[in-house]
Amino acid sequence: MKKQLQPIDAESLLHEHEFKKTPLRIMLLEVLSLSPTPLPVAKLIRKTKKLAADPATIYRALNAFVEAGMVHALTVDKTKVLYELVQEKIHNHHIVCDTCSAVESIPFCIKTIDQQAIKVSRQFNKVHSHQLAFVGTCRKCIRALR
Amino acid sequence: MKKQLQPIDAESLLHEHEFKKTPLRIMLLEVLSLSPTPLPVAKLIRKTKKLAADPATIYRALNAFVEAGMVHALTVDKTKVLYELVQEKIHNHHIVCDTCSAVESIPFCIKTIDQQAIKVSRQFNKVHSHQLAFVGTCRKCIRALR
DNA sequence: TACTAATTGCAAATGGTTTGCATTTGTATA
DNA sequence: TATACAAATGCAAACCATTTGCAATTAGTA
Repeated sequence: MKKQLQPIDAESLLHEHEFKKTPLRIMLLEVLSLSPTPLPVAKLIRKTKKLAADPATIYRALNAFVEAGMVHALTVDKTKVLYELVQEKIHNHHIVCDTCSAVESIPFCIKTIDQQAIKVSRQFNKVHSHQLAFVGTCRKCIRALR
Repeated sequence: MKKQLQPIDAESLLHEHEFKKTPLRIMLLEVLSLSPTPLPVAKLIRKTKKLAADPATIYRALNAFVEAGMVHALTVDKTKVLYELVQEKIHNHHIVCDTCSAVESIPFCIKTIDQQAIKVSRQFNKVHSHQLAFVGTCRKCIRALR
């Protein structure tokens, strides 16, 4: 039930999507693939600081990845954008802590809800995907509140 | 099955939450209550232009409403924040057009999924709520694409 | 090895949102 | 109804994450 955290073959993935292979892009994809949670840009900058890449370059890489469908940009609250590698066969939903904003990925999916959505909507007759996020309080915060 | 669009009693709602009753706040709540879809700030500014309120004041009012739990701030994509009035008894989910970003509210809810989330998460033992958004293509865009 | 287009770094611009502060307004109280 | 005080507002400035322009560098291909 736990998400497998195998580092992906970043170079192949880049090649597959016709991206040039650069140290930053490789490291970004590897960091994303090894993270059990979606990551904000700030954390990606920290995790790639070895390369001292310009933030602009990191933003450009991430936007390109999202555009290519390799990475999913997820917004759990107003401001924070989180990035996560798109892994086929793992359709993630998320659970967000309402106290510390921690995000955890949940590798489970209710297949039938897409169909239900179609039934209740008049304006849409085709549903491609859905995003489901749960809001709760994580154990750490519950403990801290005691 | 269609969401009822009755204008709420904005003045009572403000009083209930110990907010002072000002023209802008009343109009904001009324506009929100009459909208079948969650609204971005830009649209709220347009819809209240009669009052010529400063954007800063509108942001302050919305943030206060969200903090008080009267309004729900919803982010469907990276940048756009949409505001919708919290109506008891109507737990909305949403469907978003991947072409024009139109958002429609869906007054339906699968009660059981909160429980399922708990079962698959080790870090969270309490789920307060969930947000579900569907992504599809609306009829208008499908027509336009032909 | 040389060529070409893509990628990067740097600095500046962008734009939505927030903040500080003086003024105005709403509301509770006398 | 008048008074008083905290709350709300307008304005301008600050903020800050993200984007953009451009020149220099780098990766892929022959």
